[in-house]
Amino acid sequence: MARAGLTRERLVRAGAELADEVGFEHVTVSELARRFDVKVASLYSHLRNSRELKTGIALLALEELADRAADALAGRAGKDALDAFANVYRDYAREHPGRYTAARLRLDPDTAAASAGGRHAQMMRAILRGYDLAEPEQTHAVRLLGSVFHGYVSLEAAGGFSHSAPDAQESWAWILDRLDALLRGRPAG
Amino acid sequence: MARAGLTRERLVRAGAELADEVGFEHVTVSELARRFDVKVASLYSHLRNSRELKTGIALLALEELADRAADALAGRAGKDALDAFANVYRDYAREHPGRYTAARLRLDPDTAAASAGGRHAQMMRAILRGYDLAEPEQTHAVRLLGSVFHGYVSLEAAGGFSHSAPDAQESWAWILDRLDALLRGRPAG
DNA sequence: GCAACAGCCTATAGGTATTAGGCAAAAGCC
DNA sequence: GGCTTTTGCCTAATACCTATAGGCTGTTGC
Repeated sequence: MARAGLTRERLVRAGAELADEVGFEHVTVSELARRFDVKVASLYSHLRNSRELKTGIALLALEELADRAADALAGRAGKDALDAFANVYRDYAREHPGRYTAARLRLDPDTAAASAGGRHAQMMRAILRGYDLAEPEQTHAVRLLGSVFHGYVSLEAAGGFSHSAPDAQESWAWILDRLDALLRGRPAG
Repeated sequence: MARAGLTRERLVRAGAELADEVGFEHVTVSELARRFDVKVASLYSHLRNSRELKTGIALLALEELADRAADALAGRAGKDALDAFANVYRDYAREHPGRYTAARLRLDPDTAAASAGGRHAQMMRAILRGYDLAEPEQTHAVRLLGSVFHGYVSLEAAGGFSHSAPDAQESWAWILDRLDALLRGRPAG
């Protein structure tokens, strides 16, 4: 019998694709086995359990998101950096809805500490260097940005802004302008 | 054999409690049957399927949330109204995490139209009457508020702000102050 | 060429969702 | 109060899904 060449790596990657296709909540070890044309039990040599698969997808998503963000941030500052970073989140969520959902999975503390989550926070703080905010304001601002980005993206994904004018893109631009003004401590144009 | 007195109403209500105890994603028809000391099949006379149970919990949560918000808003305006409304969301999510998650369930268009979702939007617009914003700014602002509230509450629920200073309450107050300033088009104090 | 290992398999057990069909309690009718 | 109808819960069965144990066989290393 030919071997399928399973790997934890390949399984997680395929799981991420599956998540984008059918939604993270419908990712299942059984479906994954089907895609590799292999019996379910075979996956358990590479994965402790289904939770590990989900965690793997979450970590992959966090990593990809951080990589994209780092890329987008290079050479930018101020409003430019804010826009670029925000768009990375929104675009990623739209291209990879399953992965994005996975990235919000609650990880246990150790796993979270070893994840790319820290890089995300660091990048937010880097953006805020363009606006002079001392502590504790800086932390408040990090939380505000995180809330707005995540909130907007997830409401948009849930279809909250479709079928109503003005379109989501316009509101997004308006929000980023106001956020920039807010952080600079000045009224918006 | 004594009858258990099952009702769609009672099942949904018990489902909501179950959600708060074990998390919305772990709400299951089987567990519900166990709680009523009844066989699983018995629930299917009252519920079309498990999706209907989840939808029911979502609608209940939206209703409760809207009721609380309406109550909190009565007799308030401006920043006062903004704070009251925001705190209703945050407090509800902390008291009833399962129900809150349920409220974010993606509903089909007809169900959504018949839900309390519309009241939520109406109340947001009522708050914004205290800040003079014409369309399309008003809609942008509704979306911003929705994003911030939902984003903050869900990041907080995911444990994103615990174990780090300053505490979540402080950031929340800061964010509401800035949001108020943003909507008034003035820099914050 | 052979021993050891690794990778996939069969078998099995238990959990969840859902449907079909049965029996008995409750409610309505005379 | 008995009789019929309805309704509520049950048993039985199917179909997935997760997970574990133990077996067979390519593959690798000596």
